[in-house]
Amino acid sequence: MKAALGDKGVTMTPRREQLLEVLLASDRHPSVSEIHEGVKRYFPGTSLATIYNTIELLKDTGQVLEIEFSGASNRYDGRIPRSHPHLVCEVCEKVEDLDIAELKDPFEEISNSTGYRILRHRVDFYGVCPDCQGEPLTSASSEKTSEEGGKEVTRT
Amino acid sequence: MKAALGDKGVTMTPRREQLLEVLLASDRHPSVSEIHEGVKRYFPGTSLATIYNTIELLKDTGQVLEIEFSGASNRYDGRIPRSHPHLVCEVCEKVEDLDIAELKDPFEEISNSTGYRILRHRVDFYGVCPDCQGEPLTSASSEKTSEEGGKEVTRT
DNA sequence: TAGTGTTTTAGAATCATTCTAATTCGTGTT
DNA sequence: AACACGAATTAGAATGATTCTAAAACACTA
Repeated sequence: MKAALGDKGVTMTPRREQLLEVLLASDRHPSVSEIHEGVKRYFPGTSLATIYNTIELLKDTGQVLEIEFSGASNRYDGRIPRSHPHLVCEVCEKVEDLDIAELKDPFEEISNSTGYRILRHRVDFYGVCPDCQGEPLTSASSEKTSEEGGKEVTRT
Repeated sequence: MKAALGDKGVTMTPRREQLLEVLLASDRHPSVSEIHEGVKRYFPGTSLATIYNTIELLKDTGQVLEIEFSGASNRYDGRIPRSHPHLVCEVCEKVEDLDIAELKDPFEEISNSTGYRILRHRVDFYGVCPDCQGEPLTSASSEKTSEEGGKEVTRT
């Protein structure tokens, strides 16, 4: 994984290493501030901005999956960084991975197999519509996309 | 639809009526500010807070689906207010409904049938985990769930 | 017309995230 | 060891969507 970063020309620093540690050590899909706490245990002065910056890097290199929430903090999955289903508890805000096999016959039996009381689900596909296939990704969208091999997605 | 609101004891006012109008007239999955613009054409003094308040009401009565985006405005679907898949263009930010039938064999052929270049998708289930089934929904979550206190919840 | 809700409003408050500009760090070079 | 330069990091300000608050406007009934 560090190697993967090296390949992309991202230098590994102690803070970044610790961040990866925290990210991979947890199956809780931590938020930025949880990650921040984890890193601060070893590097007390670490700023939030560093966490955001590094997460951004990891997104750009496809090594973390961002799970977005509009009213709350986003959550991050470093273990399975590709799109996949999750179960989100609306009470304790736990985020769990859901084995994709269970998706076979849609949505009904999930509550049986997981014990969750399913309230709602979200199935969305993100891409580029036929009208826009010439256009570059917007900065707003590229933040979320972590796509684009060689393109300049960053900086001002 | 107005009737549905009446049933729930929600009084219909001219602004609210206009908001419904705007919401149902568009297949664009408008954002709050787009709705605001639409309502202001007829009621120029209308405040943003009114839009948010009314949307909240509609969510609570299950008459609008909130499509959440963490970095941008949420979008709203008043035509199909139950959870269903969408296609989101990362360039122009268009949000389209996706016929659920197309989901049959997962995710691959969607790009063929729609012409989208699919970059990522999101499939998430929200509910109450086994550990939390005694607990009431948190305010944070009930915002998103259209639920009051601890009462019954529609099942999908 | 007075009384009692609700609805609406403007503006402030909140909170996650992004930006900015300055400082520090890491590493290779003399 | 001192130097230099690009990258990493920092604190704090800025942004933007959303929520909150307290007051004013309104609708309806008695």
